[in-house]
Amino acid sequence: MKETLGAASGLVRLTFLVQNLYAEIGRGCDLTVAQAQMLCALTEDSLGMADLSATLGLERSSLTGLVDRAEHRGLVVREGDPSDRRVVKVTLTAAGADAVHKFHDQLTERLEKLVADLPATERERFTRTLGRLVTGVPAVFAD
Amino acid sequence: MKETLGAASGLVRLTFLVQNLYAEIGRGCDLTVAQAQMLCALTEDSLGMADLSATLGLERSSLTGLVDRAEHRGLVVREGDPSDRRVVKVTLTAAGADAVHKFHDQLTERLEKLVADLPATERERFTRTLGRLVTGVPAVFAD
DNA sequence: CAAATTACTTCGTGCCACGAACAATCACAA
DNA sequence: TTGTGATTGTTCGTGGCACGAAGTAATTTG
Repeated sequence: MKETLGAASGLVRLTFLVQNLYAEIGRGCDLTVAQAQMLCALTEDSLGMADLSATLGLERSSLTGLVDRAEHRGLVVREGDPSDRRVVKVTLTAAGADAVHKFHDQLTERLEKLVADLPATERERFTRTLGRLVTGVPAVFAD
Repeated sequence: MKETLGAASGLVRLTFLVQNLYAEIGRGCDLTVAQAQMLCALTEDSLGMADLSATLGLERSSLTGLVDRAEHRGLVVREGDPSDRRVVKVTLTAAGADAVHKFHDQLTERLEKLVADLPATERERFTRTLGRLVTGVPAVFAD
């Protein structure tokens, strides 16, 4: 019968799968999901709290605690911005960069492995479509 | 330029996108993400706590509270299983079935809309590959 | 029948996210 | 220059989520 799953169902299940992988690898790196997400968003550049909260889709008040805990663990530091003394820039520490690098590598490997079984053409098509679907999604994870 | 995103990055961003949609629609139905997930898992059949925790990938101790709160909101009821008096079966109430139905429909609509812009062939291929990737993922969302 | 197993709960801990209310700073107009 | 209004970040209170360790009850196994 080879019942074909609908697109919605497939998307939700894929999300479920990736989310669990994300959490599992995070645990291995001693990072919560929220922390890993935040660190990933900071790999490119330091960001102010407002930009960071917009990127992550969180309220600013939620972010304060998240950064507090990450700072307390030495993953991140807060720095004042001389050009605008209201803003607090959040920057990865060496330890934070290290942790997120490890996390990123492991997650990438597992995800590549997930699609590795697909025939080359199918995989390429899939990846291309994927890219098309996520245009506009903030850079919560870079290559 | 048309920089092509890697598969891993695409998967993470797609997950991020779907997760946010999930949360947004959940909020509209007055459901948290965890609650919506649980109710979806129960649409097919009642499940015992152990089965449910396995399906959702949660510790049983986590599930107790989740069911507590859902039961308190009248979305779900606990029933004893006469054939094994240890097990507690969790079943949707009418209100719970209603809520999850609404949630499911809205989410499905939004997700279908997400892929609706793709050319027919590409969409079909994508959906098929999706189905291939999620074989073995528990039925956290059905068609 | 005793021991091991299974199903579920309780308890304590920590994390996460929200909204409302607040202080500091900045931008701009009168 | 001095308001006035917007923006930035924080605090506080509330509720929800998830875990592991420890405990109880029922079932299975030897």
